[in-house]
Amino acid sequence: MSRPHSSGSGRGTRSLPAGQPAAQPAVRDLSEGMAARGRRPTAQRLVVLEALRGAKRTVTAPELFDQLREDNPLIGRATVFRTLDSLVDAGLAQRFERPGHVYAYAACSSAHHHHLVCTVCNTTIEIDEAALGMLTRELESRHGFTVHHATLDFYGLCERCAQQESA
Amino acid sequence: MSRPHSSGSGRGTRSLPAGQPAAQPAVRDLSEGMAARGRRPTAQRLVVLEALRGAKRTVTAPELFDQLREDNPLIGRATVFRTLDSLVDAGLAQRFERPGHVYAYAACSSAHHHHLVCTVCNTTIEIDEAALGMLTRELESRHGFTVHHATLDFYGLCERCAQQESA
DNA sequence: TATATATTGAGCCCCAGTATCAAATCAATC
DNA sequence: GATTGATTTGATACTGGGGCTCAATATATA
Ligand SMILES: [Zn+2]
Ligand SMILES: [Zn+2]
Ligand SMILES: [Zn+2]
Ligand SMILES: [Zn+2]
Repeated sequence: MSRPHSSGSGRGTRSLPAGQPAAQPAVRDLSEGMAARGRRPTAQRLVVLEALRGAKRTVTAPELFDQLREDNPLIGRATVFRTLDSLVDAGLAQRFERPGHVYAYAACSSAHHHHLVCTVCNTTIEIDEAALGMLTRELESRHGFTVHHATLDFYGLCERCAQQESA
Repeated sequence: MSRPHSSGSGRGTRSLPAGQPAAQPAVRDLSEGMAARGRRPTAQRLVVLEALRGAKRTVTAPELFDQLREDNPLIGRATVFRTLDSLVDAGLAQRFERPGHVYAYAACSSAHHHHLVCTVCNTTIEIDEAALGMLTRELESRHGFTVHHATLDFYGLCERCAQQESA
């Protein structure tokens, strides 16, 4: 919530505030995640990742932007939006949908992932979901969570597009 | 694709083009779906549903609007957007996300539904997904589909919010 | 330290999605 | 079939999430 302000100065990327208790290896996770994509672990990206992890809930990009500005007035709007996508891409965060066409992000260690949806022609194939019943019930008792509804969708290539791909 | 234009006239709701081969009981499904929600099965809603079913793939709202205009220049932009949400609400369609923050719809007979996400406080709890491996493999062989990635998220109430709810 | 590459952020723009509200339709009742 | 009240439609205007541009700046590598 209230990290000592670093002596902000100039523009562009600044050195990290330097002095976090390093509760979780966010720095390491970021370095590895970015390296795997040929990206750089910048101070801004770290700030965003830590904010996400601290939130422990889904946060919208605008929400996060406003929150980060408080301690870091220099951070750019575009940077926050771009970073969120980068984190998702690196498997360090995930995107969710809230009712009313609102989208939010949450930190997540491992990527998670109903329908078959072709990413090339967008063809959809409905799938059988019988297998989920048991899983749902177990989750409810294990986490004390009340499941109202869930989404399960598979993304990939339909048979036809897979062939064209290899041609 | 090319249905005979009904003699368009005036504004507002018109009577249906009247003359479809009625391949699938789209009319009936719509009636039932809307009735269950206290809504009316209008001509526009039927056109949208049939277009969705005919597409057999996910379609964005703007895409669908442009497509529908061709045969029905009178249909309103807002109507298409609203109708899509209505169909999802009635369980006759579902919403999907495409890469790049693009959202699309597809007709679907039964609602489908990884993470636990509280719809009140948005708290998230990561869940174990080991059970999905088998399901994924079976789907791939059954449909000739190549799964690249999938999303599975549960929505509902966390323990705390469930208590407050009942208070 | 010098050089190449990647990232940042301020400003501007686009468009998906929504609010508004009068005209039009439907359902129900007389 | 005319009347009336609840819904829906659609033309229009608006909003804001999110992307683009590009000069300034930081990181990586030699
Ligand atoms: Zn559902
Ligand atoms: Zn395909
Ligand atoms: Zn994935
Ligand atoms: Zn909760």
